[in-house]
Amino acid sequence: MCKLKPLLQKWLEEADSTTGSPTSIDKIAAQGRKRKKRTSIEVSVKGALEQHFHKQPKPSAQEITSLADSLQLEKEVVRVWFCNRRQKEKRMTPPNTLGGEMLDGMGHGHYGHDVHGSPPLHAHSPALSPHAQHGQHAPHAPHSQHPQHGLQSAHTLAAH
DNA sequence: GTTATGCAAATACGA
DNA sequence: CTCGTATTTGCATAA
Repeated sequence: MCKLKPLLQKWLEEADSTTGSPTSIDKIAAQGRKRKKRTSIEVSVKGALEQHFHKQPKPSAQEITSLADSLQLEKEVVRVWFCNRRQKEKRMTPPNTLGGEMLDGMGHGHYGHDVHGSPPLHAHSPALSPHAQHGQHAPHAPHSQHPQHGLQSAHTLAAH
């Protein structure tokens, strides 16, 4: 409903790449250049970035360059990462009353009786692509987005 | 199999 | 031209 067009856009982007396909796509393809592939940042890198973020939510270009070099990432990527981190915070902090805390009391419960418990145990195999990105070049590692809490696969490229 | 939803990167725009 | 923010876009997962 909102962001749904995984396929529709796909052809638009890659359609003309392979073939001229002059009969269709022209307006959209003409204006927008190809986007970069989504760079997946490794979990460890994210952690490092996070730490720096706490120290300096707004590092200067020099710091970013330094950090980027240390982590072996592109300067742009690091810059963007910080930007997104700030946005995320903004989205979570302001709505104090509505987003942060709405659970308090609630201690009852017990849940069920299940004696075992290992419900949240997913046996995934993130080590490899869950579903190929659509068969085509693999610049980086697409991979698992984030199941919602920890657990992220891991990898990132080491190119360069 | 589809659609819907969320998060996160990349892009576009403005300062 | 660089930097910051807003918006779009991409992909992974849930329903």
